[in-house]
Amino acid sequence: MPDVTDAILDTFLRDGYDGASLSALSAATGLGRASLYHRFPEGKRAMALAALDRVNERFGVEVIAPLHACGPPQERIDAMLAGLDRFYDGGRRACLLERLIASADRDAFRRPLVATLQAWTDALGLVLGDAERAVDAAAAIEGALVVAALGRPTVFARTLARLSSEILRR
Amino acid sequence: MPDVTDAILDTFLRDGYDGASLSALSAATGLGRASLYHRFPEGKRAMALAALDRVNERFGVEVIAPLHACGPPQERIDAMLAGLDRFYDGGRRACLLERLIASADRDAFRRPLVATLQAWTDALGLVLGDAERAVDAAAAIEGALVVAALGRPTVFARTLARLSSEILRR
DNA sequence: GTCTATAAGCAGATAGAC
DNA sequence: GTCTATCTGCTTATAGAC
Repeated sequence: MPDVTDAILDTFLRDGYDGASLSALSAATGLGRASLYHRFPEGKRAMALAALDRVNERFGVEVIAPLHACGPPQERIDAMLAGLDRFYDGGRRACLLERLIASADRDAFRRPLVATLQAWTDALGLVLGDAERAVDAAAAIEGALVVAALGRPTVFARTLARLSSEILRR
Repeated sequence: MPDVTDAILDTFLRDGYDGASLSALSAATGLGRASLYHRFPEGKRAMALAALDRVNERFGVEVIAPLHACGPPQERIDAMLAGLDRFYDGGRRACLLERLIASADRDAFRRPLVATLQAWTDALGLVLGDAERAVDAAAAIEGALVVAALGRPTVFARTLARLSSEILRR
């Protein structure tokens, strides 16, 4: 039995925020709609924020923590890239940030989404000694996910490989 | 009075496919919901496909045509990048491909979306002599749009500049 | 804590007057 | 070709039994 928040997250990733109905969330979690409201009295928006919390936890462990580890920069970068490959399942898994920032309710999510992105780019910028290059790397990953979904799955692995060989080069 | 299809396109860009209600499309176009169905008897999906046709026209003129022009590769690339800057309004405008591929109805849109991406990467790949690099460049643009929407507007101009200086380098 | 039942409203879509 | 009015079904959300 998969965790309720994970099932909610998967549903938002698949259908988007506006496209994910309470019925779909209910089916994915195995809980009745009313039970979902028992767990998330603030409704659908709170479910999305809980999914984002879950993303933050996992992303922190898989992607950000390796950046704070010991070892030379190239090693930490490669550990981050390996974490990204796992986190996004080789480019087959969508990004919740994209799904929520593209929703009609984006204003309700903007602050936490910006904070999530910033946590990543701050940690990466520290390793690179360059904040802009960290933002650019995040953009490269996000774009690879979009284009992978548009029928070009190999772009994701290629992007990881290119970041590994070029992100520390001046 | 802006064109009806342009108003529909803007609404899908702002709210996403699932987030754009017929009421919102009606308000944006100034037409009643029934009038929208007179123009698009196949309903909301047909409105999105008409918006995509409009994107294809404009993108063809602004971005793809410069790639087929005469002149050295660097000149053609820079003309394409200038077209992208106009087309996406310096990164402030969203991409319809992202909005439609992220919808719960993505399967209905997949073919035309893949075709739109391919038209671009084919033309760019011809100039570069490398299909994969063309796909990677498209990913860079898409990612810059996502991250720009996440509160980092300068990433778009930086991405255009980087593509200009590096896309032809081996 | 999950359920059935239901509320109130909006969704996409249609009929038919003008 | 646009309108008012309407249909059906699904939406988010709630009440209250168990």
